Amino acid sequence: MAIIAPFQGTQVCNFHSKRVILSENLIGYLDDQGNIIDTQSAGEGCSAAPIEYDNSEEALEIIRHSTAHLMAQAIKELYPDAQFFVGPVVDEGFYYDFRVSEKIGEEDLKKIEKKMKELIKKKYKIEKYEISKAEALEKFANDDLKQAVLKNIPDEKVSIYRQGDFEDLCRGPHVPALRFLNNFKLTRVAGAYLGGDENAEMLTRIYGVAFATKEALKAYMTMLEEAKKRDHRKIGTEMELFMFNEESGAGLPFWMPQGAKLRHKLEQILHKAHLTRGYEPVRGPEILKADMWRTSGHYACYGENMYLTEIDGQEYGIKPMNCIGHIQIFKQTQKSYRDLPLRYYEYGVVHRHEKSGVLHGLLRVREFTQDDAHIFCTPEQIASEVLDVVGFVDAVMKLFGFEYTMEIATKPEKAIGEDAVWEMATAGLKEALEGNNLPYSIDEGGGAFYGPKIDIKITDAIGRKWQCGTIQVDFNLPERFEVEYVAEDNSRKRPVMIHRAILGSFERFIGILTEHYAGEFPFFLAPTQVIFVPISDAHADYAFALKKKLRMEGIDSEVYDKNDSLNKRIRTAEKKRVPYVVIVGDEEVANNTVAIRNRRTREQYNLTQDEFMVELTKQLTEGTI
RNA sequence: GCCAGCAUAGCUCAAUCGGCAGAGCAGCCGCCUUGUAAGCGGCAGGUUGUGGGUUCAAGUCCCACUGCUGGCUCCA
Repeated sequence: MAIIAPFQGTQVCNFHSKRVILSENLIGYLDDQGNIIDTQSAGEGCSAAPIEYDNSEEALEIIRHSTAHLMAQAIKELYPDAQFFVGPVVDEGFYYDFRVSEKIGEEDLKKIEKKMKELIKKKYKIEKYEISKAEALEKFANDDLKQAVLKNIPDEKVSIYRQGDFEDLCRGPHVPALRFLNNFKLTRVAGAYLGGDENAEMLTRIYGVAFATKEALKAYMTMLEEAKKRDHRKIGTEMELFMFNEESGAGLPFWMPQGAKLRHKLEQILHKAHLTRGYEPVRGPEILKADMWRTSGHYACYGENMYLTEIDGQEYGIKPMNCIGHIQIFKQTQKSYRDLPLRYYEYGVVHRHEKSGVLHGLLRVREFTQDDAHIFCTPEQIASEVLDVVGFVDAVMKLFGFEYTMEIATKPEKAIGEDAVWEMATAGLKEALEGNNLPYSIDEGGGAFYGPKIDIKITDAIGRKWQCGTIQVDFNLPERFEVEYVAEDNSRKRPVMIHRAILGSFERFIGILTEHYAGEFPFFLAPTQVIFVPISDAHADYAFALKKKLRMEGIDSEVYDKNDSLNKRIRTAEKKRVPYVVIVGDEEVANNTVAIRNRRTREQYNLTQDEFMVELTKQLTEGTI
């Protein structure tokens, strides 16, 4: 997308002299602070850089905001009792929250779109006027939603935008007239709590997208369709990776043989990587006495998400996190400063009672396995340990070619621990990211009450961001469980705990991996890595011998010797998203070779068995970090 | 949990106004013995998510539950 060139002093005159010429496509200005000023607010002789009608970020922001208003106007005409709350611009589009007595479903969106198009034909200008806040409170006296909006506005003056007989309290910016709104689509209807408060009333929200050109809108819709094709739920069913079962319960995934093979390979890669980095494997029980969860604070803070049960009259809780187990193991034997940092890791199965409405394929489930580790260290060791973890994260993300973002969440208002330790920990997190030349953003006050953290977020096929890895510094649990080590001066000291996960969970990560690769996993991950197609029954033995040979190297293969035509079996093999399809017939059997088919080019080449094995084992080692 | 929808064979979908549940793919059996993306023939597959109700008659209408989808809230 074109970004408007930064404002240059010498261009002022040019802009001014061209303004009449530009005005056909002029929809606003960008000042040198990066603020967008619409034409209604700019007045005569505006010296800021003009924003023309196109697909630039700034232009789209104006267009989308106005499209939201146009939608509101259409809704108001179709549902006269509708009352409007807020209608902001979001990624790719906009939404508007409103209250209406009638039920609005997906099929009503077309009707609203049609009304929007009718309104455009009326060629309304969008006009702005200002009134005092007191006047606004008076004007919207009968509209409690507008009263709620006004309550959040600190300014003494508020602006109203009007198009035809529709007007709305709004800060802008808006396009000068409805004629600029042509390429939009209403995408979905949803419910949204007033002000995001779960206890508040639920309003109706309609989402839409808007662009400056027909092509951009079409490209976006095509992108959505493509993303749908690689939805991990669809591919997971097609490839028989995983399943859910209504009778067994929501959010409880089953791993079918193909999925279990894939997952096992991922586990093995990570297992080796942990050992290389000096982690020790441990394993805690799945269920612990509720008193443990009271001590940890989970019972009080996280209790409603926990599954609790009773055994012989005692209350137990199924673990939602693995920390407690690791702490018990640490405490089992006396530790010296020489033992630190001590890194325990576990593929920990956890259960969390997620609300039914949030479950989403493998990306949000009620039982999942974390690649969890807890590093016990001194406060001085935080920086170097975090540096190491961040390097680990980066290696994993690079292996799969993931784009990811990191966010440091700092001390919240309600927090425990001394400021000096918080500062040291937060500085440690920042140093680690800067030391790895990794960009990050700061979530001020977003840390846990027990320490600051770094969250790692990956983007899925349709641009949704999912938190995967997390690195959390914790001063709280060591205190609560009285964890100690013997220091150099023979005194007892309290270690710091770093909680960290890199994938986050195998479930979520595999879900995202599936969409990322559209099911075409790299060789070292693919559940079936090679499919052999013997030309006739006579060549099946040769194929099975090869399969056995690959098995010895830890490579999964299948032989397609079904009672089908050769072409059919090749077609079936090609559709399996397998890295190698290998055909064997008289020629290959006679020469001890294989005929490899390149799936994309449909070209083929021959290798000797030895060359083939070298090629495959080489590709296996690419999955090393 | 809340708002709006959806649920027919393993998968993708059809069934007019409430009037005999159907197709393709996958599966199984047989013929064919194949040189690079669907050879031919046959068989089987269903209490239409579950439970109730209205009706002479329900896949279709109504209610509840379960599960799923898109959001809200939350989160690995």
